[in-house]
Amino acid sequence: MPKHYDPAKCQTVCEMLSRIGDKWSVLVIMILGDGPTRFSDLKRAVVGISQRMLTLTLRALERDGLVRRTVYPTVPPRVEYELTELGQSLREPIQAMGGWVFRNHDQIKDARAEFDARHAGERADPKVARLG
Amino acid sequence: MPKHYDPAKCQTVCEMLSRIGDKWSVLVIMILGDGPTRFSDLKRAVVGISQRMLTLTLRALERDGLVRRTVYPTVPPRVEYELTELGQSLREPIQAMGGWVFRNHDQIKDARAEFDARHAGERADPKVARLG
DNA sequence: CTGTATCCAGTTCGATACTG
DNA sequence: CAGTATCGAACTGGATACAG
Repeated sequence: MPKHYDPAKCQTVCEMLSRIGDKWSVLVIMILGDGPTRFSDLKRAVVGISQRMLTLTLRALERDGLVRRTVYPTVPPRVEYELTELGQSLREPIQAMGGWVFRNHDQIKDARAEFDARHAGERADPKVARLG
Repeated sequence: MPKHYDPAKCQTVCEMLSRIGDKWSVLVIMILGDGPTRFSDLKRAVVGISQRMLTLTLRALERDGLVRRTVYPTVPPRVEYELTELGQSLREPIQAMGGWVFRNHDQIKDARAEFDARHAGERADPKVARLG
């Protein structure tokens, strides 16, 4: 039986998917695809993100070599973030995944609805159900 | 300034990346790419997974319409899992991402090493550091 | 402006025991 | 064989306060 996958490689892909599959990384990468952006502009663009999470997200991307951080020693301080070439190249597979998601989003939603319908009721919360 | 991204769409992609970016989904999908597989065979193939996590992973994939679950009413019970067409089609963008990861894995590792080296020491644990 | 530090709630996941 | 139930540790992310 031929194997079309390599477990170790899949684990590596999993790790990367988890890394950029966190709550904000993809959005930040796509925003930075438009060009260098200041911290405060990113904060405004990524609606709903906390200062802490933006910092953590950018640090993680920087650590992976996807984002370059440039500090201009002015006062007040000015820090710009931009995609490295590596970061730019990551946009391709991200958009491949994005294309798939949008081509199939309806089908996924339908599948979920049907699954939930089929399993409704048979797993009611025991703390609430069967009161009478 | 032209925007090359749509925040709402990025969020949707994020969600899907998180979904399949969990600890086991990609590996399970790739294994199922070889054909229908029984629960116990999956358990053996996915080295290190717990019974609980295999069940949860398969349920989530089934709910998204990526995996079909077939129960043969024999004794002892026999349950087979296989990719749906939707699940098969997901292998493409996954492999696109996988290709990117392997083309750039060395570069990522180097970036991390360099980042960690540059930031080493300057964040030593205050509870331990500077004892003398 | 650009962060860091602290605290806390919610989620994820592994270990283990039990069931039809 | 193919699950489900329960528990606890570790991780994630938000709110808030503080700092260079």
